Amino acid sequence: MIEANAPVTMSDVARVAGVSTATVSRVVNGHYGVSAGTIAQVRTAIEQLGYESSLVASSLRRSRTNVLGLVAHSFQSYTAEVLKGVMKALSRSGFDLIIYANSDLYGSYSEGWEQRHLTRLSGTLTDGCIVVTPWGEVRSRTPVVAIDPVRGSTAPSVTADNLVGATTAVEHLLGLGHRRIGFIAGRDSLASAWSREEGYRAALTTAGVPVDPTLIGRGDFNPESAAPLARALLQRADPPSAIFAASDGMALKVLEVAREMGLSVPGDLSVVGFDNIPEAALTEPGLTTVDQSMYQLGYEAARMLKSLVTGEWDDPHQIVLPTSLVVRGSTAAPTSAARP
Amino acid sequence: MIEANAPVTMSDVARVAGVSTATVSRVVNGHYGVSAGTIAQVRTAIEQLGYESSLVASSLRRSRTNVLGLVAHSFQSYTAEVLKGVMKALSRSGFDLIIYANSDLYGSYSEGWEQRHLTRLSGTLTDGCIVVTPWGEVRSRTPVVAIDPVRGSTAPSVTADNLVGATTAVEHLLGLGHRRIGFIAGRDSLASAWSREEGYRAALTTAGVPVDPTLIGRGDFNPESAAPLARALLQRADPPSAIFAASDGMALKVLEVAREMGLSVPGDLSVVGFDNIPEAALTEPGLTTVDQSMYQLGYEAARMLKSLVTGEWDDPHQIVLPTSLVVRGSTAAPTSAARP
DNA sequence: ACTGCAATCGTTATCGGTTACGTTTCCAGG
DNA sequence: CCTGGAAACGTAACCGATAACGATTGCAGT
Repeated sequence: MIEANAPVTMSDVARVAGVSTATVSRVVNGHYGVSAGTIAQVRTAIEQLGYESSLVASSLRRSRTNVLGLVAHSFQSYTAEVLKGVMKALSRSGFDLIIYANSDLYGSYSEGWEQRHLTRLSGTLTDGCIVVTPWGEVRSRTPVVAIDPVRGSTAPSVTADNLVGATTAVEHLLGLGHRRIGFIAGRDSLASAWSREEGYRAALTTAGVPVDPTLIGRGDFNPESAAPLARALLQRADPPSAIFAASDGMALKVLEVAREMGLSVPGDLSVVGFDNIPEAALTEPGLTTVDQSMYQLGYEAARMLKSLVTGEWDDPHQIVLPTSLVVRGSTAAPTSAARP
Repeated sequence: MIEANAPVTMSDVARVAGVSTATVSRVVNGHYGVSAGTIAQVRTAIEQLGYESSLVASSLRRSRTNVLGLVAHSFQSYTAEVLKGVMKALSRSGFDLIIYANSDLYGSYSEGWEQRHLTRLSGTLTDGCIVVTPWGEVRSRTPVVAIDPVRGSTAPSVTADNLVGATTAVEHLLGLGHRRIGFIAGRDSLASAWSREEGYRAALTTAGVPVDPTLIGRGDFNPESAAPLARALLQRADPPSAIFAASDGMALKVLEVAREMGLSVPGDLSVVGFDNIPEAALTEPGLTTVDQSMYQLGYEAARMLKSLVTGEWDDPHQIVLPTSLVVRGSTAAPTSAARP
């Protein structure tokens, strides 16, 4: 079953072919300075032994590996969608991709995970990295592109137009007649979380609705963090008639809590999310949300990283992609009972 | 933007701490034989320099890395779902995950990709690997678990009950009154493709419907491969009233072709898929399909691999997971017009 | 025949970290 | 005061591959 055959190394090939490892290396990498006859010998030996060069060993010595890295904290729908876009951008580009994901999600070592992973890979293994929703700034020997960067970062990044997206979402609720709109915020350090909150405030203010701080719950994008916050909002004597959550994961949690509490959506409560993950379309009712094309985020990030690595780049280093509101069944006009 | 600060190596730490690299290594790995005072010095130096050990370098020498690998040919919804399950199983297990994906999907070098990737990683970087839908047998120094293995493989694997799943799907169509049922097969070398075809044949035979070989198209699970096959089937003088595709990706392509040809689904044509990828629920009409919980496949594969790597395992090495039929809008009774 | 240059190939240092082994230090026991 | 042995630490080989460099050979031009 588990064959314990020793790995075939370059020196094995060299021995069989009757040449030095240097020559084998030159043949493998298609370098100049090997006679046709020797090339044939080496190729035969490689074929015969089933030799494959070790990524690890070669990356240790080489500067370029033609491998890009992606590090992510957790691996939910969001990251999966991003990944599809990244793969698309890298398709037939000559760059392979290595994704590094740690197993301690939501675990003990949280702060600095991206730096840890990055240095582990970026030491020699990858030519550059994409970091998905970093929690802090990172330093690296090789180029790094952040998807959904930290607030105030000036490093290369790709992000959605969170401000406009959130504003549109809240305007949608206002347009339906909602006035008491709860908000569940995301992880504070992220630019996206901050912009979405700004959008929420801006839309209310523009509409002349005062912002009630007690209607704002502080989550961290982790769905679990939304449950107690939603419960707190909905158990009030004067509950909001709508809740805008800064991510779909959290919004879906709100739906769950509402169901538990016997509230009907959108009858008793309207819910809006942000992201448009695939699951948002599958719930009953479907979740109204802001689409930010995570696929596109991944695609653009990979494209940018490729350019940074190869050294040809002139576009701006901070890309902002448009968003669009997707209206589904989770939002409706508030019932009269819900109004003051 | 791109800081070109030289990476901090172990010898840097050693120099600052005034000890040898050997001692630093011992401290980092918590080995025996270092005085408390020296440990403190080294730790201080590590802290001060922000040192992180290089996965590449250490894996080259060490046998265990506590990193598991996953290699996949392409990266579509199927793989993404599997990945979520894998991550869940590895959560807080002490194993990190490295995913290796090549950029040449559907590209020039097809045959043997899994072996190539595997040897590149398995050389030293990972303690074991999961291979998603391998195209052939693989050999490796470290344990390998296949998800959706090749036909006839006796290596550790996790797969869905494709035979029963396919049988149920075709029985569903038969139950609706369909008699001319087309089939678009998957990649022949895979056990799953073979079982699904077997299920198709078995269901027809049991129902007393003769198997018409001209109604069987040979695809390869790649959605693109299904388009010409579907067109050929539907342009016949005597087209089938239903098509069962061996994967959702191909089934969705059938829907696309039907739309192009002006056929209504399920009015003129019923379509059934296999996999239940998220997209299957999003089309209009929704795709009737066989759910095989790719999440569960990933979860079980990771669990098995963990056990193989740590050497504690007693369960059978070949796991088969149940499937279930998910009926959506793409299937209905055939209209009289479609009957002979 | 000699020079000059390019082609060809082996030797060796190197990447960063691990570990077998050897050396030094230090203390307890005789 | 000497010895034994363990603890503490350094040295150097090593993992697999690459690349700078040097050495050798071949060949054309004069």
